[in-house]
Amino acid sequence: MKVSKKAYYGLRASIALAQSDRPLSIRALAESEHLPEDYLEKILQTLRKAGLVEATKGVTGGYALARSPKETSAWDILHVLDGPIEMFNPPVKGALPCLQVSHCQTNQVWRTLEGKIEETLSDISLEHLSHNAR
Amino acid sequence: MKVSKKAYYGLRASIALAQSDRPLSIRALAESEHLPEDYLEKILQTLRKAGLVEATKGVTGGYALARSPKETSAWDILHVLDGPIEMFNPPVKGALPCLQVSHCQTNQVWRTLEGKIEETLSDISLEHLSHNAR
DNA sequence: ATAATTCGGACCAATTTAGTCCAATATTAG
DNA sequence: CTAATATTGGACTAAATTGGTCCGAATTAT
Repeated sequence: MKVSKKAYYGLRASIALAQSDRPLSIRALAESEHLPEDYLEKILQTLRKAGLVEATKGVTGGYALARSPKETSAWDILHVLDGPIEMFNPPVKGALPCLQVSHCQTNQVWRTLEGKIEETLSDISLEHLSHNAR
Repeated sequence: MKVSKKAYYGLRASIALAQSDRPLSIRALAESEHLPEDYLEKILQTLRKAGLVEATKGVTGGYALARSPKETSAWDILHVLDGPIEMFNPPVKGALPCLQVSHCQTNQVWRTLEGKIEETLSDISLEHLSHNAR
């Protein structure tokens, strides 16, 4: 039960983006946040593919949030980078392979847990996080 | 953001223990739950060192819950096996090494998150989980 | 005694995470 | 047009964690 560095870096970068009105290049982000540049690159690409940030190429290019900071939550970021909690979620939803009784019981725990996590993190917007930072 | 198999196995074993009034041997547990025996052994030892289960050696020995199922929660088990969420928790509590602003902001997120997780899982007792199983 | 059990530690394999590197492509400033 | 600055995409490697095994020693009921 642990948050990866990827998610940690990604959230920090997102907070930085939320505080800027212009696109920021990977280099600029990596420098100001002291994050490994090449790795951050991969992270931002993941966020872009998920539609959370937008990239523009070229000399004045860089990354910017796709939606406003108010409309982007910590959950959006973390869930894309760290994925959901999935122990043995069946490939096809609906058909739970419930051979062991205790297995099903734990499934119930994971579902409850993930629901709460989503609820909690969805309530934390990037706007909130970047305001508090000032 | 993910629950390990260790925690998954440990929780299942704990549910099984909650349903038994006699100590269960590792072998018996592993068989009934279809879990890898040698690995389960390590898990139960961890739980024992944390004071959650008690072991008795010898031919009629085995493991039993240290407290009643009602007084043992999913949080107790999972938190011991999967540890807390610690990104960059300072070795010495209280003195947060807050060089980067966004770093501190994320710390706030982790704390909030872990608080909610603890709250949620503490509410789920082994008794609850083993009753539903019937 | 002996069979069944936990204990403790060393060890290994597999997976995941973290991180690097580079050639290709796009864009803009000058 | 050209040079500089960006992202894109993919292959690759290194480090860490997780998952799992093995075994000899200690303990205890029969």
